Amino acid sequence: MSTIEDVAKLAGLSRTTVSRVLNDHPYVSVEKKRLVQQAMEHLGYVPNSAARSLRNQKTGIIAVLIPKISTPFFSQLLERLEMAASAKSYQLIICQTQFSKQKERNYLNLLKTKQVDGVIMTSFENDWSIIESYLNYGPILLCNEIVENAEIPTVYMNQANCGYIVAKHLLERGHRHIAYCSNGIVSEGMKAREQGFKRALAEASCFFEEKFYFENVSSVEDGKRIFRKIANMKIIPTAIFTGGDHVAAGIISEAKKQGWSIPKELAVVGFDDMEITELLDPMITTVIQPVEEMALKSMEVIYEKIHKKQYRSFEKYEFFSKLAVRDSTRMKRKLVATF
Amino acid sequence: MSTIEDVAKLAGLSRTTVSRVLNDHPYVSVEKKRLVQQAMEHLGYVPNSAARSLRNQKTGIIAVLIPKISTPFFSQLLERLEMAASAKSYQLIICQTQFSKQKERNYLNLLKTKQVDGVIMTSFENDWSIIESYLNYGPILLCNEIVENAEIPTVYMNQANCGYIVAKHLLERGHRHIAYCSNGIVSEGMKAREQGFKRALAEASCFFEEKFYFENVSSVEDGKRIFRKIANMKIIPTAIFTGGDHVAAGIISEAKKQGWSIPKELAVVGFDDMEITELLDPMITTVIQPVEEMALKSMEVIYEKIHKKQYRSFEKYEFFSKLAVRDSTRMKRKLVATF
DNA sequence: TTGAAAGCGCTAACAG
DNA sequence: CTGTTAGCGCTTTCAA
Repeated sequence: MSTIEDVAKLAGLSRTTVSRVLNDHPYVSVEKKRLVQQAMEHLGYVPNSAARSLRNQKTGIIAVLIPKISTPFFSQLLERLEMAASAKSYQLIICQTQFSKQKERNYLNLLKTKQVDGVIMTSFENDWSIIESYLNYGPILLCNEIVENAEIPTVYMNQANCGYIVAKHLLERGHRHIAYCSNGIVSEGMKAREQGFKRALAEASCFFEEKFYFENVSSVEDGKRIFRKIANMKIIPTAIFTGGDHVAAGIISEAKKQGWSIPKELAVVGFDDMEITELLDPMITTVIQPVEEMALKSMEVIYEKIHKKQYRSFEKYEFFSKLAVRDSTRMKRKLVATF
Repeated sequence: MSTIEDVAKLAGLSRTTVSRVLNDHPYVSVEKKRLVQQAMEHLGYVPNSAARSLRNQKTGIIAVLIPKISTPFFSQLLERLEMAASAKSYQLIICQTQFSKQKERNYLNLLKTKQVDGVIMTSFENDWSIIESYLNYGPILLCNEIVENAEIPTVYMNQANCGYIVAKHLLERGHRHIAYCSNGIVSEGMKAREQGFKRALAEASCFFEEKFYFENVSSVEDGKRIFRKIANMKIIPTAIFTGGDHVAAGIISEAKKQGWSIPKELAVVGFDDMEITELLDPMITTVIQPVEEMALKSMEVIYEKIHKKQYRSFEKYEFFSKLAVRDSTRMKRKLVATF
């Protein structure tokens, strides 16, 4: 393995000059530059990144903390983050917290040991007060969630708007009895989603019925369970916002089994735009998260923070979801709207 | 940011002693050890990893090259690799090749620049001769594929066995007219799969009909297309091995639309055990790949190579798939077997 | 059992 | 425009 010294010797120059060529510094004569480049090529020289990191106090690496990689949403986000990082010549170290406070803290230590220049978190397992203490060692950015008092740049999707447009969509299709599923996670975002949803109803003078509120619903099984509940109600909702494609799939699957017609008898809205939404029959109307935009913005902002060395800030970058309208809310027969 | 020097000063000892404590060396008196530890704690000292890497010529980082992260199989593999790495206190740098030769080479350069101790590849975009040249800089392991003449440790699934058990399963259920889909990828593995499949048929004295061989089939759309083709054949196969859950989903979806009954009129086998297999009706019989085992073995082997500094070898680690038998091949009515 | 000193490979004042 | 020199923070001889 050849070093900068070897190159210098072969080129008959000093290490400094070689370094200057390496870093595209001005003040190197064209002639010496060529000399250096020839020597580098001849030796197959490649700069050692550990030495550079040590000297520059920069690694060119960012850590991404994710609860579980194989979750479709996270794998999409990770994919986009990698692309964004790559475009900026950064490497990504991938850290799976598996929802563990301990693991999250361990990974945040990468900041302390200077193994990474910055950290992108996609959720908080520990309290803000814990996270905060790592801010002394480098920038942290929160992508995909929003935490009230967290004094770090945050990239997130406006959940209130999301709830709002879903409700609006269903209202426009004449639905007045709309059910809502919460996934049991208590977070700013989840609260906002619910509020946005209810606001749309209120604006349409549509009263939200508490009996149509389902809690702790997140899996296919939950969806099936919820459907059975619904099927047994005296007053049955005509539409449901499930908060998750899995739940939607479960509801539809159970509904079909019991001979219901979707969306005629029950319109269903999912969340996440997972693959299954286009595979099931009917295809599921779902919320598309702005994954790519959030990834790009996250990289842009963390990059800036790394270079500005000013890590605390309440800046928020907001993105909006889109609704992919598919068959599960597309009326084949006109619904009798209640005015 | 405090350094080892600061700790030494505060403890009234030398850097050497502090380093010894840090690395659990023998020959440090209990008393000095305590002193050092106190000083470290007091200063919130954490060793700088760039300095360590430079000095030790080891980074504790492994690069994983993957074509596309969000592909369900790869995200699962990545998840397992991360867990295995974490267990060995290694970090993973994630590299998306996006099927590009150029990107693959760029990422392999991480080995040259000593940014990583080793590389795990999950596919080859470049020829072996290219890849080989990077072997001078560190170990490379191939996980998930097998490349004939590649002189590196390889962890893979036995595709021949996979094709064999699928065919066997269908034969046992009385099928004699079985269709086969190739995904268009020309690789050792794909060839082996096909051969294993045909071998099982041959052993059952069942002649494989070339008209039941479909090429370049990999998406949902392909599946739908294939089904339409099948529906128009004079002699119709009673079962099909799709080589992919997407394809299977497409076939089933189109078949149902045309009023066919699955598996009664056509048994379908997928591949990958993706989420959809359990969500569709009927649930899809599919091949489960030994992801976790392959990930663990990969980490174990690359770890060993890193430490043995002997990178070339033809060693192969073989794993076997399992068949998840679900509704799409479960006969409700006995099929008339042709003898 | 401890410490002094050299050096991993690179970059950036500073001086010329 | 170019080179000398002094480290970045750590580990490891070697000597005591």
